[in-house]
Amino acid sequence: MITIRDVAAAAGVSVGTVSKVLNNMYVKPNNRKKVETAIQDLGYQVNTYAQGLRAQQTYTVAVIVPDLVNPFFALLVNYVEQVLAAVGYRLLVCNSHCNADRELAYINMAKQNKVDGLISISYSNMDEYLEADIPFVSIDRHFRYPICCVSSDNDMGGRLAAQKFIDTGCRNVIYIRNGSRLLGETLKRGKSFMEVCERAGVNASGMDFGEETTLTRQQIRKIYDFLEHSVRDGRLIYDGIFTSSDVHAVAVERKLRDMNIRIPEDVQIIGYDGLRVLNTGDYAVSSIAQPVKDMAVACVDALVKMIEKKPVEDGVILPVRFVDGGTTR
Amino acid sequence: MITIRDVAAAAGVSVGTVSKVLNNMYVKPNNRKKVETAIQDLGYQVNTYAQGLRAQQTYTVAVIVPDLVNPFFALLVNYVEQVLAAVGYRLLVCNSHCNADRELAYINMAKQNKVDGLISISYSNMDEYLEADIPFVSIDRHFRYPICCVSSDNDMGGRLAAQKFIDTGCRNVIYIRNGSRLLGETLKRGKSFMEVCERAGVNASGMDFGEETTLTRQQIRKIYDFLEHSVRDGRLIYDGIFTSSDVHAVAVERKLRDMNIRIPEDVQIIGYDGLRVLNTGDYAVSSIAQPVKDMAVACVDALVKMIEKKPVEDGVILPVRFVDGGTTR
DNA sequence: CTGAAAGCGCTTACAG
DNA sequence: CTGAAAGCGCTTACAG
Repeated sequence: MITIRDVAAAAGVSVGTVSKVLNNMYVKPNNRKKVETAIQDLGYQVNTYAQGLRAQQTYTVAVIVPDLVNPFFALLVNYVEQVLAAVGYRLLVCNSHCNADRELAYINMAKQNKVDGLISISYSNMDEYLEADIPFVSIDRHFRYPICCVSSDNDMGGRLAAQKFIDTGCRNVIYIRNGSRLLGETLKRGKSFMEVCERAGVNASGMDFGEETTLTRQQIRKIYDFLEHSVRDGRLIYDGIFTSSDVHAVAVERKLRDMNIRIPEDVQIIGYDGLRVLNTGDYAVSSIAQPVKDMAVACVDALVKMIEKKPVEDGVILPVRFVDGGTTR
Repeated sequence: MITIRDVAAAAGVSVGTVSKVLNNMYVKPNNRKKVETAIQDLGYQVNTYAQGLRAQQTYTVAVIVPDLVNPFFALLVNYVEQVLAAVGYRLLVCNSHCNADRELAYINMAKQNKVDGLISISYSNMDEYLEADIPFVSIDRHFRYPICCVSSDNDMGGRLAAQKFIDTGCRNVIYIRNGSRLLGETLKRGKSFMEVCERAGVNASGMDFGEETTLTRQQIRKIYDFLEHSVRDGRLIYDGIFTSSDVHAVAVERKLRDMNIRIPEDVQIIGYDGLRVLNTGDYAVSSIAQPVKDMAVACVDALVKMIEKKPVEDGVILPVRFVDGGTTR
């Protein structure tokens, strides 16, 4: 491996001078030139970990997501990496599988300066482990500390879904969700949905399938059971189903098709996220599309500011839009 | 930050002794106990980057993929991370966007011991930058150096697709692909497909939509155009379409539906990858399913062996299977 | 403007 | 068995 010492020797200057060239500090033009050629000739590149050990900075950021199986998380990580790379940071990915220990391990890495900051979609209770001074951006969730929280406009999302059902004449709708109740922001999806429906005289109920965050096979089975038991006189009692994610919506759609219920004629479905089939095809279902790229930009933007000790607003809410995926009229 | 020095002071021993406890070397039981309590009390954790600087190892591995938008890559990274975490490695994700410079940056990181090894799905010509001694596992691609290459059984995949078309009475089939021709392994998909078809007396042709690796909007348009021009007397001239990925197959399916061609009655479609809608629903199309989790395990297994200077076989080929996604009879 | 030296948090021969 | 010291590749006061 070629070190700064090799470059210094080749250029006939001290390591300090090489370091100054590396860090764009003033060096006599003549020396700078010699150093630059030496760097070229030797193919030298700084060891950023040694740099980090010294500067207590690693130019590495970690993103904590439950997994990359859910395309929403995969897309988010995709864009986060893209934006981070553009500003010179690397990305460590931690799939927490909603395991608090794994999340803690990364928080500890941050405390020890092994990563400069964290972006997290977390569902576990880690309030007490966070410290006010570690750069941390949360998605969809608020913490005790005034930590920057980036989210889509969940309130607006709920309203848009409600309005769609109202406009198309639904009379009895339901909101289906599951997942942690810790995520302050996402709870607004259902809340505003119900409020708007009720205000318009549409009967709206909610169904919570528990705290588990990923939609396991068992969870899906519960939803199936629920749908099977929601039939009266051969018809589904609901004519509009809004779900907390597209994955839920796809499961609902599949079950209803199996039950020979026509979509969108008999019942309409709206998911949340705005995912496309294989991320390139049509929208999987009608949905509230989150601006995932803008969310990634907002996260990175806030995090880098925090790393650089600049002031950061403590909440960013980005607009959503309704997208037609064929499961609405 | 709590360092090894703090622990040593608290335990009343030298830093060397603490280090030995950390590395499971022999320490007098009494001292070991004191160190362990000090570690507990202070909440100390080693700084792995300092460790790495010293040991020239970082316990960090990088995976280079074009992006995480294609669910196949996202799933692969998902499992790679999972398996790596289980053996104590972190994962740096590099979305190359098929940009050779980005790939090189990570190869250089490996050369400088900033990552211990690389797993790569690469489409650029980086043979010359690789060195025989950096731990490197390639997916679907062979290099000049005898680098470990993990792939699904592309040959078998092509045969399975061909056989399905043969068994269901197809008379005129086509293989549609695009992407780099550098990827030795994936070319076998089309090759064995054509061979098996021809041997069975089924007319088989191939259509290559160029070197670009991601299926851009323009690429999709070209495929659309091609399909539009493949109609004679109101019917598609092909009755079986095999594509190099599921993303291609989904595009083909959408276009054909728009053209009012019945699938699978008039034409059958088989993709490659075996992806499900939102990774949880039904198979997006009939397909040749890659054992993505096993591939991740094989990659990590080989890479860790290389890092530990153990011998590694230079090729791993994992079996595929046909999955029915409704686009075949 | 530049060089010599200290130190970031570790590990590992080397004494003792 | 353990401690003191050197050194991994850098940066940054501090002299000069």
